[in-house]
Amino acid sequence: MPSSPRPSPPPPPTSSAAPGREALSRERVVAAAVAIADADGLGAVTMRRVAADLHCEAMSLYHHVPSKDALLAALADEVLRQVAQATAAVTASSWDDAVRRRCLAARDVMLRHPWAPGLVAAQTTSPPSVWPVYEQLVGTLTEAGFDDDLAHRAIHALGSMLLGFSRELFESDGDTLAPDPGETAVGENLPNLARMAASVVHETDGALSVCDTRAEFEFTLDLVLSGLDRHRLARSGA
Amino acid sequence: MPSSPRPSPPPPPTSSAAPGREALSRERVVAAAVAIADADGLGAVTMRRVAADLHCEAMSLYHHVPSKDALLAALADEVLRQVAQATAAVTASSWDDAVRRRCLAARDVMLRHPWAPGLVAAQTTSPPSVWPVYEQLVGTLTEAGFDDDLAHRAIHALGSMLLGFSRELFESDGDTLAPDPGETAVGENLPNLARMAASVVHETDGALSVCDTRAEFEFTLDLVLSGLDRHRLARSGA
DNA sequence: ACCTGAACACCGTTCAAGT
DNA sequence: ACCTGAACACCGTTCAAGT
Repeated sequence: MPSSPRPSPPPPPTSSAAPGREALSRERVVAAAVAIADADGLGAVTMRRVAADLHCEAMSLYHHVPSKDALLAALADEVLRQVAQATAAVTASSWDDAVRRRCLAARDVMLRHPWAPGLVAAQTTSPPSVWPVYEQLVGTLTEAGFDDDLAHRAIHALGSMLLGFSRELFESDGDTLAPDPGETAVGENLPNLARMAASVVHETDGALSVCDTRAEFEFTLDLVLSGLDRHRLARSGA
Repeated sequence: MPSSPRPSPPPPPTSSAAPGREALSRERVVAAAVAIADADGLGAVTMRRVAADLHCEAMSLYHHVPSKDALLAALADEVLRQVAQATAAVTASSWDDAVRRRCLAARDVMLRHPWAPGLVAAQTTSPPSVWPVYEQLVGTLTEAGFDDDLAHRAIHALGSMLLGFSRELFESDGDTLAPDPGETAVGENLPNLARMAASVVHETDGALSVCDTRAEFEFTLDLVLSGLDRHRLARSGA
């Protein structure tokens, strides 16, 4: 075996030449970028700055991340992973209490990363960590008696409450709510989401196409408006 | 007295030396930037690119816009001006129909400028063009019998539906819904908003501070959840 | 006053070269 | 294989100089 300056039999984390520096990895790069964004804002996340914080050169990062856009996408995914973890831990006796606590838990995560909602909204393709969040939500709604169509509308209506952005409400092209089937065995890992997506796609009664964002927008809008009207009536009656 | 917006007697647009080129102005700079963003995305909006489209040099822009950030803020304000114009034209017989049509009109504007919701959300200070939109909304709600507190909650709940973003829902520090009093004679131009802001600020029954974003978030959330529950019951009953 | 050329201090990224 | 120095093509912005 080649003579190494650190032939330590139980090599801790690094087997590289440099003794002081820990080996670079995608996780360390992402973690450093998150720390920078938290401390100095998303604008401070620069390839050169991330590299400096990791005590390496900017070009070294390209061995673990294909581009800066990919790094930003990884940041968005990392935050959604935290959201998924926070919401997965929530338990409640009723479906609405469960959803309510999960939205508040997601909000807590976003408040710790104020740059996250904007970054998540800017992603052109859905970060994979969002699917478990939706899967759990659809599962809860289905158990509570929601049919697939109503669960689908609920996901759209609750999207901005869960993720802090409402991008999908303002999109014109649909198919937002369907995870890539080839990605990771959707049918196995995301059974509720897969069933709902298939059910909604086959819906052709005219009210809903694949993802009619105009219809989803109006549904959420009517939810809010009718709720406000009930508050108005309750107050004027008292 | 109606002071005409164009008191200029005859001189066409340009009195400068260059004959072919029209004189630069803040309006032309902003318009060029909007056109670039519409055509090639917000990332294409570059001082050098805007200047090239106006057939001048990048540094000339700084005579009409103090910085690129200021230019982007002007872009956000321009889109909200279009929203204000679109919503101001809406008439309806009931308050909820009026609000509903205004939200849809705002959405139409945003769909024509897909970069706008994100840019508006990124603004750290509220673009002034948003105040007329809120003023009209509060006026409509007040006429319909909303008290100031409920109108205030309604504005928060409808914010993302009107503007395509939900930034305020995820903010931790309040006072979002109070226009700068010194800016433009709030009491005169924004009477409903001024009254509501004053009323809500004085509220101290514990339920609401100046702008308790956590409380606003929960209010909107409960609006959506209870609305979904009514849909669930209606469908299971049928 | 309004506009401009050159220059400065940054970016993301490529590439050939190191180990 | 992983890392790096130098270099390229861009940024936003300053400044002294033009008209």
